[in-house]
Amino acid sequence: MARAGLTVERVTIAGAALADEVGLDRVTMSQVARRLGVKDASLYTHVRSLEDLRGRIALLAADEKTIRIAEATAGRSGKDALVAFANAWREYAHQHPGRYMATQTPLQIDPELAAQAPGPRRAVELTYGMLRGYGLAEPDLTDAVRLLRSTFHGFVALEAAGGFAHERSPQHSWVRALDALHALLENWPPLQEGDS
Amino acid sequence: MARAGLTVERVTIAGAALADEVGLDRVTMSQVARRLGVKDASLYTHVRSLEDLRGRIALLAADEKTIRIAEATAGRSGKDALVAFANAWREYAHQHPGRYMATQTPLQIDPELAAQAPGPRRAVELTYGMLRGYGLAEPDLTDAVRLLRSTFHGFVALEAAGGFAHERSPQHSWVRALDALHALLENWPPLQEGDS
DNA sequence: CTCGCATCCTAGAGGCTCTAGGTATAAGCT
DNA sequence: AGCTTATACCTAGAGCCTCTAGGATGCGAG
Repeated sequence: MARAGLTVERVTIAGAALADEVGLDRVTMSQVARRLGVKDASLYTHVRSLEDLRGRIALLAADEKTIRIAEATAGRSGKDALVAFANAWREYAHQHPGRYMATQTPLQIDPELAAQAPGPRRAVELTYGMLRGYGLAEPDLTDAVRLLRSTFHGFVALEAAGGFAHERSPQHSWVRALDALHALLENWPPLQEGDS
Repeated sequence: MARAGLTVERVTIAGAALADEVGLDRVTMSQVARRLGVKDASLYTHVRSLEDLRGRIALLAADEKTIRIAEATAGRSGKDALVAFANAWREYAHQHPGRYMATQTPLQIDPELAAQAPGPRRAVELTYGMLRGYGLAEPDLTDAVRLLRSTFHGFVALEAAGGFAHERSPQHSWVRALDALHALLENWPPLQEGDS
């Protein structure tokens, strides 16, 4: 029989596509194998386990998201950069819900594999670069980065979980949240007493 | 044989406990049944499916979290209330990681069941009550509520996923994030041009 | 005491993950 | 071209999972 020409990458991409279509927790070895026209046992040549596959999907998503953000923020600064960064993040989550959800799992991934992924380091650089214009210094810079990441992630996660079901459109709240974060970054509060 | 005296509530609580101990995606009908000293088929008298059980765990968690927040914020206002609210949220997520993760799933729950749960409405009231002191009016109030929820949820979700692995302690960033949100609420930006 | 019913059981179909071991194809060597 | 070797893919199967169907039994109501 003709070989299917599988690789780790093709298996991961098939899994990621399936995750976006039917939801991450419906991604099974059997389904991925079926989609690739192969028996499920064959996948274990390329991927250690289902958990390994999910980890690889998460890494793929992180890389893709970082690339989108890099493209969106290139040549921008200040509020322009903030808005482009945030919108690229949110749009990636909307377009690839299954992939995005994979990034939320406490990934039990092979540390060696994670280390060779370009995503994380690049993402950190991008975020710090975006904040350059606001004139923050460490440790405020780290705190601001974490606040932004929390808000972006939290917003799209709640959106995906149906947390904003009612009344006002999420889009309006999103735009206003970006206004608010921009204002906050321009006027970052000094250390309070009791902050330890 | 003696009856086990199961109820929907006991099954849900057993599932929730299991989720906290071994992780939400290791919660299976079989494991829950084993823990209750019962055959797995017996659970289907009380719970429609595994997905149904997960939805009930999510609802339980939402209610419990709301109660904790209510207790923590009672009699407080201003920044005190904000900090108490946020800390209660985060502590609940830390103490009950499995339950908390259940609340993140796009819950396909029986709408009738969801409607009778006191959590959501109560949670909304609490959040608006906490913001009363900041003098915001609609629609800014809704936007502010969503921003706060996004940030709180995003922070603990990233924390749980190992997103803050390095350098500075998450606790410091958390305290500073609350400082920042307080400052932001006291100085909520007016509508910008281009906000549509 | 007995009737009715909800609760718990056994049995089993079908899907899933993953391992062990076999077959055959593509690539490399002469 | 023929031969060899590595490996991509296969079959078979163990074991766990969800969920349904139908039977038995303990408990409350009369």
